[in-house]
Amino acid sequence: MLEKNFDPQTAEPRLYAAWEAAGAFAPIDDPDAEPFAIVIPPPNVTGSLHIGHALNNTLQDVLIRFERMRGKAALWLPGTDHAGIATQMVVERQLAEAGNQSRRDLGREAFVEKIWEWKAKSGGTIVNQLRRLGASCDWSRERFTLDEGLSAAVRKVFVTLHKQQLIYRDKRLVNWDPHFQTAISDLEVEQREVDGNFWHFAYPLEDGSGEIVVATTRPETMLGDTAVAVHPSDERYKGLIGRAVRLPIVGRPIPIIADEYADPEKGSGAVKITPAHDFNDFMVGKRNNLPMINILDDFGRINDNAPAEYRGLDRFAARKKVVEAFEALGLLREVEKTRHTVPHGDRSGVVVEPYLTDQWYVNAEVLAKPAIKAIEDGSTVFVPKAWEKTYFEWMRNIQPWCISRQLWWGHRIPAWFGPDGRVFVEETEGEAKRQAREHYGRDEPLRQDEDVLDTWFSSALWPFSTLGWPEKTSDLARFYPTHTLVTGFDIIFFWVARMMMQGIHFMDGQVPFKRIFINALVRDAEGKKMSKSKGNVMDPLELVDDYGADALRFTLTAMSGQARDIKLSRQRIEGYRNFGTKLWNATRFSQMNGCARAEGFDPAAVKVPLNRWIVGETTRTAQAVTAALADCGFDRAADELYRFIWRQYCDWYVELAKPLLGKPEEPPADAAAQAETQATAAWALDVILQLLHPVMPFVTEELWAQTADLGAARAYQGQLISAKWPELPTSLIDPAADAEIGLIIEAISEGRSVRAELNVPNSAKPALLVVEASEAQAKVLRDSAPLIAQLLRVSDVRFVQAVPDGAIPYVVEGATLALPVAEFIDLAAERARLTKEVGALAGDIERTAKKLGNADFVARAPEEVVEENRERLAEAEAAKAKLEGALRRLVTAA
RNA sequence: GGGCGGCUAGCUCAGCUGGUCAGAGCGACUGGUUUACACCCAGUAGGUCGGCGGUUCGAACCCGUCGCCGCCCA
Repeated sequence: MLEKNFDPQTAEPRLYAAWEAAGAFAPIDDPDAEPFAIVIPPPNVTGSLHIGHALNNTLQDVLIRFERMRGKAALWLPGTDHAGIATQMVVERQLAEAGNQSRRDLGREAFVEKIWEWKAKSGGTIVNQLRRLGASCDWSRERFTLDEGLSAAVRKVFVTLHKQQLIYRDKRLVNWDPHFQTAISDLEVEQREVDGNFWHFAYPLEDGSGEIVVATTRPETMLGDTAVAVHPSDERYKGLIGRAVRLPIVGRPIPIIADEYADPEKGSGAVKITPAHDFNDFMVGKRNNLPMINILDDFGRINDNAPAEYRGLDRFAARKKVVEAFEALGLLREVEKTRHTVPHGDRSGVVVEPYLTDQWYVNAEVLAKPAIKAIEDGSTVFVPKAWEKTYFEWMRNIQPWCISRQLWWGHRIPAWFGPDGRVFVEETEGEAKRQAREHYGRDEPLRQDEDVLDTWFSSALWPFSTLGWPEKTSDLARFYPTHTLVTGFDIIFFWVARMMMQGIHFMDGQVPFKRIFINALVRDAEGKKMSKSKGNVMDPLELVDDYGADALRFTLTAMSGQARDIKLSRQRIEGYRNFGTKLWNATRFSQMNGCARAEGFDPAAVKVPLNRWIVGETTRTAQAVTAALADCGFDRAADELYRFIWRQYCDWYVELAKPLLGKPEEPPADAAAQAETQATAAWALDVILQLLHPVMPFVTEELWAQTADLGAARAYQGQLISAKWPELPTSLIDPAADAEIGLIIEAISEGRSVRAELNVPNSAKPALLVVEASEAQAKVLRDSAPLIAQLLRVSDVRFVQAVPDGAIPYVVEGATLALPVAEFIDLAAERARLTKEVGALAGDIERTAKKLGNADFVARAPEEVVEENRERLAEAEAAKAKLEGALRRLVTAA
């Protein structure tokens, strides 16, 4: 006998270990099996599982378990990402907390060594948390973006793209993060709106004949100004073009140039130009051959290109000092309050500076073209489709991708410089040396580029590098292209787009995945983004502790349909925990009632209408769940399962089956019906366990095991995780049985409603009177009398000619039934009930009659719609007439 | 400034290609020792489907427009 409740705390680890021990997570060997692969979005190796991971990985697990049961060679390939900045940051912070040393004190080699130590110590955290969730990843294939194989893939890709001139080195402005002292890509820059000032500065003309006013939000940049620009057609400045101003503080003469970038409408119409510290000014500088004077160092301090008293000052201190100087010089014309957007580093949170450096770039424009086409022609599809717009928008306006980072943690760039600055890009140092020897005619000392690659550079290769590329492995041949990618919309640009580009480029035009499912973002119950600083973070592990992994999984699955946000509340999770318990108890009930699999049971051969009905409903559900999961309709699948298992199987099937099952200690009224019901219940339960398994793997696996010995052996005797997915033919659905059980359910429901509304005591057991019914209905009601008696709490079912005085009539599917409960009821309550019913019917009749009275409707609407309305009208009118009769009698009686 | 998404019962949300589409869960309220389950059972609650126009025989669902809310990109 089953315990009273399922205990996730003890059962889940045990069940997970059993799956692993059985090797259930590896794809089956069968060479004929259709491959179905998912690569995990690799979480940061130093991270821990947050609720977004829980959602994302639950959906992946649902999919992989579903496809595995459908007989595919299902591979869910797990792994982690070295996450350059994030990880380096964590370890640096640790060092600082532990004592004293900065990474620079420690030196590159020792620092990287420390990170590896940290990874060894805590890198397994998130992976173990995925296990707690029930993730059925093939851990034997686990990868890490910095492991040997993936590093080889990274080098090969870099070298190949370089030889194809799709990777190049360039000196241009980058987004510089002074906190981490590294370049970052456009995507890693966050635009934040902040309060600031527009400082209006007067620059005196060199010849002392006047001044020109420019405005800036970053005064310190004036130290690097190399021109003032005005619009060529701006009449005010026509005469000044070609002349010069003397840059205050610095004393350098700079030209007044004409450039269309200057907007006559804005401010004075003149703008200061700092080509080395502003993206727009950089363009102006290029166009006009202006000198580019860099005034900052890597830390964002003023460098030696500025006057002595500014050197070494932080940029913000310098800003203040510059403004003070202008004021002192009498050249500060105005200070205007303003709100403007300022770029910040997404990791550091500090203001990012445009900074002139040498960096490596990927020519993304070229790689993007086929990646755009792959979505256009449907080689890869987005689900939901709307996301392709976001993808196109970005891809069609893609900019060069800056891939070098001045960090130590990551893939070191395979480029070596000779003494004259010539670069040799090769996969190994040896090869670079050979190339150098050939070039120089002798051995020259080479110096490897200090920089590492953007983390996303290696993540972009994930779908093929994890399968063994550049080796020609059997996994690569079998599982590439992968089938579905499940990820969040926040990394469509960072990751999805780049995988598309690299996958297609390096895998002979083959897309990395056929389908991209974009999951929602999880928020707290108020709809706020969860963050540590807000204190509204829900820890998935804590939720697993409190409710079990199944409950959390079901909740996330059921809520996954939301367009963009999931507002998660504990209440919801609790509800689905209860759902698991409900299933547990339904199984317990069948155990108590001898429900066991029958040898050679054939659902098509079942005779009792109730059993035929549940076979049909089970079939419908199986089909609906299959269709939903095949289509990434996770929420629909969950809703379908919930409704069927609780609302149909438990509420109706089990209840209606009770009379057929009889009491365990008594001999059955109908032994054949009892046996059939026991067998059918067991069959349906087995199907339920299979259908629910992808979403709630633990409780279903446990029940599967606990019911393994009940009755005949299953065709498949292994674990549920490896069992076959139910495929039930539509022929199992019997409309006649549906109609019969439908009538019984309605008769009981409506009858209950009457009793409740009239406050008929529970203990009262009147007869149920059938006043008027078709022959078929009468037969059903007669045959099901014991069922109805039990569930409606009536003494029996009797057939009469008319509604007796004091009996309460109600209409179900055209049949008139009545409950003789005169002695219990309150006449006023009954009048109210009947009046309400009649009113509702009258409203329906009015609407329908109006529609049918519309000649255009009758003429233009499809025949079946018109017919449907006619029937509805007739039914409603008949029902109304019956109830009105009852109401009249009631009035006269009173 | 450009783009996207949302606005449906107190709350969280379903409602695909216009014709029982006005729904579910939770909450609230009422009543329950019914062959498993109180993590349960039965029942009740009436929201002009954000506003205004339009298309249509017919619109929550299509079009236009306005209003909030959120996100992405400049």
